[in-house]
Amino acid sequence: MSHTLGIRQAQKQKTRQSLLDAALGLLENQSLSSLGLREVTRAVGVAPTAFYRHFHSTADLGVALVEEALGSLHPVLGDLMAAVGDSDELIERAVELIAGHVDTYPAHVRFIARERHGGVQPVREAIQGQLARFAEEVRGELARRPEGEGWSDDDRLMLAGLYVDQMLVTASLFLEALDEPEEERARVTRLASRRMRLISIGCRHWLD
Amino acid sequence: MSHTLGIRQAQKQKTRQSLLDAALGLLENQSLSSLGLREVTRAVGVAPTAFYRHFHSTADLGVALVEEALGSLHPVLGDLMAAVGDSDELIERAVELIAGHVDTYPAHVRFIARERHGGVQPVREAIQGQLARFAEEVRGELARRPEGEGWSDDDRLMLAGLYVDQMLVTASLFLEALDEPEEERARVTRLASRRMRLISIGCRHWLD
DNA sequence: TGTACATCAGTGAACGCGCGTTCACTGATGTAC
DNA sequence: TGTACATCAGTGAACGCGCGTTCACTGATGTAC
Repeated sequence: MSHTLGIRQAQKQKTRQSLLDAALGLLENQSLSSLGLREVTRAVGVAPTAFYRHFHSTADLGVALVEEALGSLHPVLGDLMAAVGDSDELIERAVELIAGHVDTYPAHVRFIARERHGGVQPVREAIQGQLARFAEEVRGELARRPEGEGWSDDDRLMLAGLYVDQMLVTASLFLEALDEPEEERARVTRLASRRMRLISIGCRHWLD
Repeated sequence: MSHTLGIRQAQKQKTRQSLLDAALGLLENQSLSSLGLREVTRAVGVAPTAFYRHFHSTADLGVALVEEALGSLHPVLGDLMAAVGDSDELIERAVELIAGHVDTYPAHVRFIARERHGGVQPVREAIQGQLARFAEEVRGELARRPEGEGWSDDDRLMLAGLYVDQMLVTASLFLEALDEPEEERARVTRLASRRMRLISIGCRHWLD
């Protein structure tokens, strides 16, 4: 028995991934609630019925896209927060990380921003669940840092949620600036950094 | 010549408003990009073709809904910021105002949250435009307040944007808690207040 | 290694249905005299 | 005030089209012996 998939399984995975990729592409100009199953299979070049071998519905596919878009970010976020000490440096790094992520995965970011409050309940719930996990992880990191000394766990979660929301807002800003000239993107970078800095100043004086 | 509309104009307005109301109701469980013209007219009880007497398309109707949802909020926001002096009191009032607004107009708030990053470009742009106006107005109020003394206009706009985004996040939180018990809603109120307070603490020390 | 059977990812025809849009229309309202 | 004509919000039939889902199928891959 080998650890590699059989030919059949491998081909199935490939088709499934093609469906996910095609859907993500089609979602650039519409919401998931208007995405048609036939649209997706047409883009891939398979029969409409093939869709059912992989997903119950487009909502089901959407949940898989949430996992693809956010699942791999947990270690990235952990590394970021664990890495450096100085908070201004952390902010600069975080903003750069977000800008780079939006450049590399614009369609994934757009999907999350769009469907976070979108019309498809299971997808909304999957996103909220992942964001809650991010907030928990940030809270854990905050507990490990000197700045968090003396904070209640509840206040740490409040701050973690604020940071997570701010990261999404920042990602959105970069998304809107994707096709703009470098000058505009630099403006967004400075804006996002100042917003984060203002929040971190608030932290420093929270216990005053 | 009278200032009242003729019978024909009045009836037309009434039908138009019915279309807007019906659309808003249908948008509770879907996004604008999947809203059908026939769906809306069926809900109102008019022929599908009647739709065209009022809107070019559902996207056009969406832009009208943006105006309905956000247009009337400008004076409310101005009154709020002009009214009181103490910043903790202002925060409490703002959170209460948002909670009340979400209670009274849940469908409007959901629509804005959903379509802000939704799949229909003209609607997205209309929302961004209104939010930019809000941010400008908040900046103007900030310039008139003692706390804003010594701030650059650019920093004031940064803070104004942060506040506007935070108001939307807060509205979203209340929306998710709409059907929850009072206890949960109170938790959201406290959470939102602490977030705002943290930001306002950041403001106080921004120029340190 | 070879054979016989089982599995199952993807096919293609068919279905009933609701969609957006067109068009010529109706009849109440508005206007000119 | 009354009449004759214009306007135009809403109608209803018709169209072609793409949708989601069903079903029996095919043929390559997998498995048991």
